Amino acid sequence: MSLRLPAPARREQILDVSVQVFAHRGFHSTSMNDVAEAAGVTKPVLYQHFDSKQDLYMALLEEAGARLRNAVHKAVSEATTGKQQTEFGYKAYFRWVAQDHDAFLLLFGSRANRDEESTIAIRRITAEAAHAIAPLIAADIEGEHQEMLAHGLVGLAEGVSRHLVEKGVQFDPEVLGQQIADLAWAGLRAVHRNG
Amino acid sequence: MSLRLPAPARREQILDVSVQVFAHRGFHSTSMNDVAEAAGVTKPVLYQHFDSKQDLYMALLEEAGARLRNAVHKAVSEATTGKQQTEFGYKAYFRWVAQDHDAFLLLFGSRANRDEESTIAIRRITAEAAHAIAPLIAADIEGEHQEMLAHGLVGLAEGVSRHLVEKGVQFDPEVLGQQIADLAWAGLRAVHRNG
DNA sequence: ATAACGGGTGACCGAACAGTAACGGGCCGT
DNA sequence: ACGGCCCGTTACTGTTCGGTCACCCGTTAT
Repeated sequence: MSLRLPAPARREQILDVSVQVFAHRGFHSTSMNDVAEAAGVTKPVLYQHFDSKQDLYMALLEEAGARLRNAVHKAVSEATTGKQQTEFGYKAYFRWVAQDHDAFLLLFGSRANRDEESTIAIRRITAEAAHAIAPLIAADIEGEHQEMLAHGLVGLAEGVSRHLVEKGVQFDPEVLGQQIADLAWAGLRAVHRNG
Repeated sequence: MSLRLPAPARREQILDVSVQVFAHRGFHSTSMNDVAEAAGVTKPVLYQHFDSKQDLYMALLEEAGARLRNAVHKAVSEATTGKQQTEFGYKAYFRWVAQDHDAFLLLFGSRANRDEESTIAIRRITAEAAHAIAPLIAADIEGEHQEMLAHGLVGLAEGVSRHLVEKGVQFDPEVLGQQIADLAWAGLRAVHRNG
């Protein structure tokens, strides 16, 4: 049934549809039949494009993670001072969240169910984000400690975003990014002085 | 087999054991047989104490959430100034994390798999924590905005803790709490001035 | 016309696993 | 000594779901 599509287009469509389904219902609560139905096809079609449920899921995580990474990386690289890097970074992050709701929920939403493999993937994405932030933290704080604070700052953005997205609140990523960047920057300087 | 226990003791033991196994392997990756085996008992015994797997899991979440709530609430109520409340609150939070590793992972770890019901429970716990923090934020910021920043500050603690716990790093909750409280407090004042 | 190809389907398999029914055996009070 | 009580076990059922097999049909090329 349902409109024959050329293979690459079908593959794209499956990715689009399944990111929505997985984001809202979680990995384990979503069966391959659910995905297939949402895509308007039957199960075997999915297996023509992906080796397994896990494989499909990992492809989604990978794509979403890459988009996040690129957005933040590009934004940060356009800044000069540390303070500006913080601003640009957070703004890019919230811009990503705002325009890619489902990807955010998939990676960081409350429903994000995780087995061994996807846990590692998501930890890697978080760790990369933190690692990108770490240099912004005063150099006189030692490495492991820097890394720790960086994870905190990532969690800060995550907490805010999860609240807003799951509550369905609209927001301006520029304004929000500015505020959270201010918070982070001022906060870091305080830790620096006392640490 | 295996040493007959009076019902209440067995119930406690099951709770103790299952919080560990769920925390480390997640909800869906842990079968009731796994839990039973870890408790040195067989499956039907579990069902003498809990109606379902879901029921057992919810009991664990409830207990862990209550301990967290009480710890933070008590600590905050012993403080006088806002700044001190922030300090005491974060210190209590990290103290809880330090001495109740498994409970933290259960609620906030990467492996915390969640279906509809547990998602709601955990959101409620997070929201309560945020709600307790919200009043600390400058009163001239309006309500919804306060709530949002509060969720950010909760995420901050969560991000730091997850990093440390999952990496197996030891930490002093007093020192860490002081630092994160400094960060949060100084950060909030900055948002306040610019907001 | 017809063969070949590629996208799609219906029906099925096997394993994992939540939950249950029926039964066993030590320890108590009498 | 014995009957009931409580904690436990063995063995099973039913279902859900990931994954596959065999087949179908419209389109294009010869």
